[in-house]
Formats: sequence, C-alpha cells, structure tokens
Amino acid sequence: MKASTEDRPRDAERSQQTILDSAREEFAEHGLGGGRMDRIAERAGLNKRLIYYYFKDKEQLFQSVLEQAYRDIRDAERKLKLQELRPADAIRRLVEFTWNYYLAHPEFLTLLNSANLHRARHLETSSKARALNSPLIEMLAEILERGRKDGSFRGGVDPVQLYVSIAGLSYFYLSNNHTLSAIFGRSLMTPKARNERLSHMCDVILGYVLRN
Amino acid sequence: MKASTEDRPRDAERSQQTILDSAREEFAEHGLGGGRMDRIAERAGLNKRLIYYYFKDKEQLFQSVLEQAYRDIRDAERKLKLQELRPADAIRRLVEFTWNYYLAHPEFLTLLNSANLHRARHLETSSKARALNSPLIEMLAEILERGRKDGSFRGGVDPVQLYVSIAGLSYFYLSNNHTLSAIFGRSLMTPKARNERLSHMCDVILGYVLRN
DNA sequence: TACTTAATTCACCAAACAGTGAGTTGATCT
DNA sequence: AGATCAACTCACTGTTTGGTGAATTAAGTA
Repeated sequence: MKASTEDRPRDAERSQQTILDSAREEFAEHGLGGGRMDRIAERAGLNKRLIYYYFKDKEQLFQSVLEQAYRDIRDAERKLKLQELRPADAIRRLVEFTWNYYLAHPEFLTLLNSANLHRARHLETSSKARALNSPLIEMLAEILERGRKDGSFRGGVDPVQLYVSIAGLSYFYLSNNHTLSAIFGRSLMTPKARNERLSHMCDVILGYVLRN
Repeated sequence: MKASTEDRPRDAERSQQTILDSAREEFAEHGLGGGRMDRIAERAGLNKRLIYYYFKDKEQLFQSVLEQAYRDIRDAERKLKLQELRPADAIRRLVEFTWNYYLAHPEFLTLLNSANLHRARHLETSSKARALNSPLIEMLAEILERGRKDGSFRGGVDPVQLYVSIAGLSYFYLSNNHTLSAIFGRSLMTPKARNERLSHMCDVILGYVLRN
C-alpha cells in the first residue's frame, strides 16, 4: 500500500511521480474539493511538505495530474493502427478501444468530471492544452473519407461530432453506472451487461455511418 | 441574491425549500466535497443551525437535493406526450427534450456526477429510489414497438440501452463542454454549435432505429 | 575530507469547517 | 393574557485543512 519509509535512495523524479500517482488516486476517488493533501502524502509515503516543494499548491498538483491523464490516453490512442482496417472495422475498433480504455481507467472519468466542475480552468491555464487534441480526430476523418469513397459510408459526417458521440456513449454508461444501476435496479457491470452495451454502441455508431 | 433578514413570516416548509434550493446551487457549483454548509446558509439567508434542524447533516441534505432533482426531471418527462406522434417523430422529440432539459438545468448534470463519485450511496439508502425509474423507458418501449409494427423501425432494440444512449449523447457534450472546448480550441456552446449537435444526435439515433 | 546544494523531514499555524447546546422569538390555542 | 411549542438565532467548539519557515540529511563535487 504505502511505500515504506526505510532507506530508499533520494530521487527527485521518482518522488514527483509517486506524488502524482497518489494524487491521481486521491482526486479520482474524492474529487478536487474532497481530495486531501495529507492523504496524498500518506499514500505516497512521503512528507507532505514535499508536495508543495514540487507542485506549489493543490491547484497546480491537480493540473499536473490532469495533464498526465491526458498524455496517457493520447499515448494509448496513438498506438491504434486503424489505417490498415476496412472503414467499418476501423470504426468498430475505435468504439471498442474507447470502451475498454474507460473500463480499464475509471479514474480518467472522475478526473474529467472534476475538471469540468471547475470549468476546466486547469486546462485553459495549461500551455500543454493544445497538444492534448486527440489524434483520433485525424484518424476518424481519414476513415470517414475512405468509407465515403468506397461507397460504404454516408457523407457529410463531422469527425468531431462523431468522436464526441463515440466517447459519450461509453462515458455516460460508465461514469453514471452507479445511479443508473440504482434506478434500473440491476447491475450494469456484469460481463453480460457489458457485452450487451458494447454490442449496442457498435450498432448505434455503425447504423449511423453506414450508407444503407 | 440573499433573502433579506427582515420580517418574513415563519414558515417551516418555505424555509426547508429555500435551504434545498441554496444547497442545490452550492453542490452543483462545488460538488459534495467542495460544498460548504456556511455558504448554503448564507445563500438561503437563514441561520446555519436551521439546516441541521431540518436536514440532520450534510450527507442527508445532499440526498434530499438529489431526490428533488430526480423528481423534477421525472415530472418534466411525464409531461411528454409521445403517443400521439409517429414513431420517428416521437424519437426525435425525445432527443430534443433530453437535450433541452440538460441545457436548461446544468446543475442536474453536476449533481449526478457528484452522486456517482460517491457511488450513488445517496440513492441506495433512499427508499424513494424505486420511484425514480424514468417513465421514458415505458414510453420508449411503446414507441419502439409501434415503429417495429409499422415497418419503419428495426426490431430487437432494448429500450434501456437506447435511453442510456440518448441521454449519453447530450450528457457528455454538455457535462464535459469545458474540457472539450479547451481541447478543440473552440466554443461548443454557440447557438450554431448547439444546433449542429442536436442535429447530429438526431441523425445518430434515427440512423440506428430506422429500418433501411 | 570539507563544501555545496538538492532532497526530505519536522513542527507548527491561522483559517475554515461540520456540527451543537442553549437559548430567544413569535404564531396559535385556550 | 398566559401557556405552549415549533421556528429560528446566538455563540461557541474540537478538529481538519491547506500551507509554511526552518532545520536536517544525503549525494555529488572540488
């Protein structure tokens, strides 16, 4: 759980990363307002003062956490090789990827929620904001163009709208999974329910882009 | 802004509602963790002690806020008369309603996010949770059945999945509007952008349910 | 080995916070 | 007019919180 206080060599970078990891957990679990600096220090097994030494204050720490979360997902996105697939398969793959990434990184969802609660001021200030633009937009544009050319896709589809829709279908289901489960009176996270959701989302998105 | 302290007749119900309204604003703006009881009292123009008199503690106050938020949207949903419309028009109307409701009640989105951050324990405890099931599910089932019968809709569509998808398309765009705007470097809330989003969502949902 | 400087810890603070005991006020009933 | 009880206020507290000044320790350098 907590790193032992025993003799570990001094390593600024390592400590910064440990703090960042602990902060990500803490903020993902309790939000920015509910996150506690003392708990972050405890999680990291480092003295609280060190957090302020490296990250000025709570706000900047959260901003750094957010930037890394974005870097992580963008890195994962870049690894997708969609050019090799036929348009319809590429779209399906993209839906699956988004779904699986959110599923594997639930903290990404809550961090984004926190960022938006605070009107994304942590991104506006960030000089790295521009570089955060998803590579998926370009990929998507290329896929849509290929599909249109070979006659399988409808034309006039905005890649940004489609990207937001693909993300939204997974995001809402997973981020609001608790309230939805309570309301429908059944768990949405059983393997069966998850498979059904993925299947449904593919049907929706493909039903939209496919000509016919 | 703040209700004046001047002589207003004593009214328990009125005070409770005032507190509830102030709490909804506060929690919507800062989340559950970031919401401050002192600020809620100040917003309401009532003594903080009164909050504890009527609502025991912060947790129960939040639960009450959440229950009312759900009651409000369910009431609005019930007013929809979709039976009179042709299936495709009914679906379009439903998408529009969802979009417009979220647009007019942004606090609903952030309250739900807070509830989910805390794993919806405020709903699980709530005896009113069952009654929160959306009437839209039944309406949607009826519309889908009608559309299937008259040959315009595909069959085998799960109303719950579709409901989640319709909600998700609006929710993600609006709830994450700040981060999305920052990333894409353009506002998503101009009238033009909003119209385009609504149009796109209708296309996606109808593209899915319509046979063809 | 002594010196330098960055990494890390210690001990502490003022403000903010959720929550409360004990009262005061005012509407209503007899 | 006096009694009653709910509505509402006052003044306070123990604790938590984000944040900091100053000291200490260890790793590299001359």
